[in-house]
Amino acid sequence: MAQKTTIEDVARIAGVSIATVSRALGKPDVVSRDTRDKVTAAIEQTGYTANAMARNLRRQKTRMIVVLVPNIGNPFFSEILAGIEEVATANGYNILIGNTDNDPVRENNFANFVQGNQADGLLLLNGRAPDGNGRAVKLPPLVVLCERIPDSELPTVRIDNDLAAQDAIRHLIELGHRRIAQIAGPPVNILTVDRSRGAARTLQAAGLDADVVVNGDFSIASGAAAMRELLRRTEHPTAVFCSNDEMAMGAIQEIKAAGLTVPGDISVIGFDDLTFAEVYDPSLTTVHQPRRLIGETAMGVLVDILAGKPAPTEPIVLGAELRVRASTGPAPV
Amino acid sequence: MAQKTTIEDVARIAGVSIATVSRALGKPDVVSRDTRDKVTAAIEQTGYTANAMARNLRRQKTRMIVVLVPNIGNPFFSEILAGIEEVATANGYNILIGNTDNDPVRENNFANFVQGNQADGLLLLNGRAPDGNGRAVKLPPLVVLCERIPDSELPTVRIDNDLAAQDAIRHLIELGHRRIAQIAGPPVNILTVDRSRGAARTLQAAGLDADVVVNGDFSIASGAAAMRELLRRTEHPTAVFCSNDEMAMGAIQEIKAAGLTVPGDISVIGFDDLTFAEVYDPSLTTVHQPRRLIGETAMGVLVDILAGKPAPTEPIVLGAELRVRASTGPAPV
DNA sequence: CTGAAAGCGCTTACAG
DNA sequence: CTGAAAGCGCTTACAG
Repeated sequence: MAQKTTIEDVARIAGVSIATVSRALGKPDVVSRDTRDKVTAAIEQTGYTANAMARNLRRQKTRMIVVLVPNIGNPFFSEILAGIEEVATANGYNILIGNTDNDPVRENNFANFVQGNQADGLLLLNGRAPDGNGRAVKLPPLVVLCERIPDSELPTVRIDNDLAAQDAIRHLIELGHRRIAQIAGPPVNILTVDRSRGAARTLQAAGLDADVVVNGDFSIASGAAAMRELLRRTEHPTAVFCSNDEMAMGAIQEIKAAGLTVPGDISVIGFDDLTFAEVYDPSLTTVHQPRRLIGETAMGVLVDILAGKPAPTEPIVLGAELRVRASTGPAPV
Repeated sequence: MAQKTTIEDVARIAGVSIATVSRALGKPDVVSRDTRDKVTAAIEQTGYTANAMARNLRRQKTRMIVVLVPNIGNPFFSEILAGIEEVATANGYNILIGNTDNDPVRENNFANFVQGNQADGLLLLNGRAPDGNGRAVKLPPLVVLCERIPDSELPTVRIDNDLAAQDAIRHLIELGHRRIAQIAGPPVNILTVDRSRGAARTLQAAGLDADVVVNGDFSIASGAAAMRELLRRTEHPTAVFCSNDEMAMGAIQEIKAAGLTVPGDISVIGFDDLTFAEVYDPSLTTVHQPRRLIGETAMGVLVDILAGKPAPTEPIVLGAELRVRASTGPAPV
């Protein structure tokens, strides 16, 4: 790679000091028209671009945001990321995406980016605040998305999972279902805990059995496996509430494989409203999460915090709504 | 935020020079055991993390890679990104994802990151090399993924789209289909050009009409619209080759809506093999792109280039294979 | 094995 | 309006 042009080169060619070049770039109105033209010409000639590292080191900030995602291969995150990215760019920030695989070590490595002044703030999609690998850490400016970190007061943007689950169950009850099962996520997952709690409460309020729960791991395959287990029971449920869309698709696959129909024999509800939920066959009744908006909002909050505004003390709860489509129908008689 | 700990603080507490602290961190074996312990203790006490910007400025590199993606909301990219990320991390690089929305201005902004020494290299998923907004640029170390940039010799990792399309069409012909249509992408898109060319050539070789092509924009909706148009013709095709999975799903949706069946009346082939292709109903026959491998390979090539090895002069072509599933079947009699 | 010093490429008070 | 100089926090020859 050819030697990079520095501010020094530009200054020499323009016949001015480096301070003047810097000013011509940063606050042009402070520089005389004549000088400015010389500098512009020199920049043009050399193709100079300021070294951002040097600038940042001097300015003590980076305009960079680290986004921690447990699994970037999961389509649930991509639209949230797009929302984050949009607001970030609009405010002159760039985003750095860190794939953590739920590995605390990797999470801390990325968080160190912020500690190491490589980034100004953190966006957490992984449901866990960095703990400094056991070493004490002062948390950098951050916002938590989607997840809820218990016993913390970190700024948070999310939906009300409990409430959304209640809506879903109510929909099934209104359709006449009495035997309603759940395919939930891993029991340690706070999202699933909230969703199951909301579902259970609504079932109990209606005098129905709330204990038919099989746990999966959010994957399509685990949804299928869970459904298989439910079908083994002599009196299988007539409706299933799944903690995400992938598991719902796996469940539907399995129901069809068993020679039953959706929603004729069994109704299925998902959660998230992925892009593919609507084109699935049957198109999936599911809880719509405003994913893009979640990303936009969270990034907006972080921008405010970085601008010195006080962080919101209450979680920002965005609306989620049940999208009724073709995978749910009246309970079979 | 409290004042950050610097190397100076650590040095003072440990009672050594900053040079020694730096060495204790970077090449511990050069430092005496005794001194090393003192430094370690001071670091422990202060929670010191080196300022990466200062280090990078000094070292003149960043260990950061910029990945340009046209649309991060598209699930096609997420698995490629996961592959990139994995190899990057394994080699001590971090990745910065830039969402370009196919906007050349944004592409150049991100590319400037590399010019501005904020990143060491570039990974291009957007099918276009930065042009410096008209200003001359010397391209940074980069690798092109999936796409093919005509008239350039940039290092490239991709599949053979032409060949893959041939396989797909051959599969349909073997099933007895004679009226085979294409739902292609935007005519300017090089991917679609290659795929259409391969398809057309195979059709012609079999003495079939290769001119039944409707263009979409890779979205589900455009696939549906294209299919609607094909169905309007009195003699609609018995098989459709789509340039990606989303359009294939849109097409299938439309076929079902018209009261026809897949593959009973019309067979449909997609391209890419997204995660959801397999659970779609009918599960989609499609061309499998080894997306994770593409990401891993490209990042590997970039690591080599950054390590000073010569860039590959020939494109690296990875195998794509037709996954025959339930959306294709014998031509109706 | 260790320290003093130069220098990475900028920005920004401070003088003039 | 402009320049000389300090300094951001490191790393790394160079001496000792």
